[in-house]
Amino acid sequence: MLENFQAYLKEKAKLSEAEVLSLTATLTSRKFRKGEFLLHAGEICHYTFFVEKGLLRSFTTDDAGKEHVIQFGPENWFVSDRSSAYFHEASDFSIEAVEDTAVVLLDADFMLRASEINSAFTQFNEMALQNHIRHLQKRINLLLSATAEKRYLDFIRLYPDLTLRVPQWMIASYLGITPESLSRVRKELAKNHL
Amino acid sequence: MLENFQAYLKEKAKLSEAEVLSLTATLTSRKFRKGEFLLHAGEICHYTFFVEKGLLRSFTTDDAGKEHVIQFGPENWFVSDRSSAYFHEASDFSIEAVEDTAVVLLDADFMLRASEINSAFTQFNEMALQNHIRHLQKRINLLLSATAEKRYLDFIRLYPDLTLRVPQWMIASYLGITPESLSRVRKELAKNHL
DNA sequence: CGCGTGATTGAAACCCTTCAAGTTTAGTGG
DNA sequence: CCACTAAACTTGAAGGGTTTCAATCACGCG
Repeated sequence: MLENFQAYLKEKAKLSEAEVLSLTATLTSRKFRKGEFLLHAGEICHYTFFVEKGLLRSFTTDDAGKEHVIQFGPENWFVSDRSSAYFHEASDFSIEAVEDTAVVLLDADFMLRASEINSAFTQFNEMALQNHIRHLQKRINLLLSATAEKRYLDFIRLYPDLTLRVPQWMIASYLGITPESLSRVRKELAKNHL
Repeated sequence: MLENFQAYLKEKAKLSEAEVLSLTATLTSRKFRKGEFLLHAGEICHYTFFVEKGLLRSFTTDDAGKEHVIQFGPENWFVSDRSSAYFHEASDFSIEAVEDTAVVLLDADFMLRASEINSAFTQFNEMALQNHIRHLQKRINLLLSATAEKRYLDFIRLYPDLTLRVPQWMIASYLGITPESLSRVRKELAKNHL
């Protein structure tokens, strides 16, 4: 249940076979059924979840009880509330399995050991953070400037596979619109060409 | 013209007086007049700007020519297009001086030297990235869930000083609404209590 | 098969934008 | 220091996009 993660470490973090094996020897993996929660808002997030198989989503719940999807995490993605894990604060997010999902649990200790074993891992970690920032920045820009239709088109361009695996109301929630609006946007798009 | 930055390094990155002096010996600082650009969208961002005095803003310009403020940078803040600087890509942002501003120019070499001199700086840098992520995440959440009024109240709570130094239309741009809308929001707030 | 969840559709309401005009403020040169 | 101008802010009316609420349809799963 670690195959993807081990392959990921070798390829992206440039670790050797031996380094990967020693690092991941003590890691635990877990399975969650569709609909199960990996983290509830208000708890402290102790882990970063690496998705071996399946699909996660993280989301917030506002005062009115409405959910807002922050991130989808398909295979080979990390899902976590970074702020909660790093600063040991109560999490704003909840994390839920959208499909039956197998994850690898990475704790703070893992990050430490990884950095000690190979300094390339520190570089890798910084790059991951920089990438995350770039991604969030792009999303803010979209939310500030684009209509619902543009945001949707951007979504299906970026995550074509997710468009099929994720219920439409979750995509609407990610885009910051209602399911009804997304339905109408799709109707318009279908009418006009594709 | 480095006083604030040197004090910042000592306090936040936990560097010694000697480390600070040797690190900052070769740094250059520059002054920009109100309205001057430090970076134009499309260029590669070679520097992180530390604001010694004054006020910067970074913003994008959309297809319709509309500006969207990404960040304000008052004294003791860093302003940069992190993605452009880190990945050597063309910047999506422009950076402009909102007031007459004095900045310290930090390049990639500075970061390297800082990490070599004191490993605490690497920790500091990671914390800065994590903080940035937390901040962006909060903003996305606001954009997804809050009305214009809530977003404005959040802004004046977070940046009470900026509310006075920044023209209203820039705040509107930061909030993702038109200047007219912000004017009406303020009118409503004034009518109802404060 | 039936129930529940997700998707669609319609009508009304709402929030925000757009456009246009008017007012205030701030900066500049005489 | 005043006069002039440009920029910023306000206000109104009309319009657009999205939400809300409600009803209906489609479908998968127990």
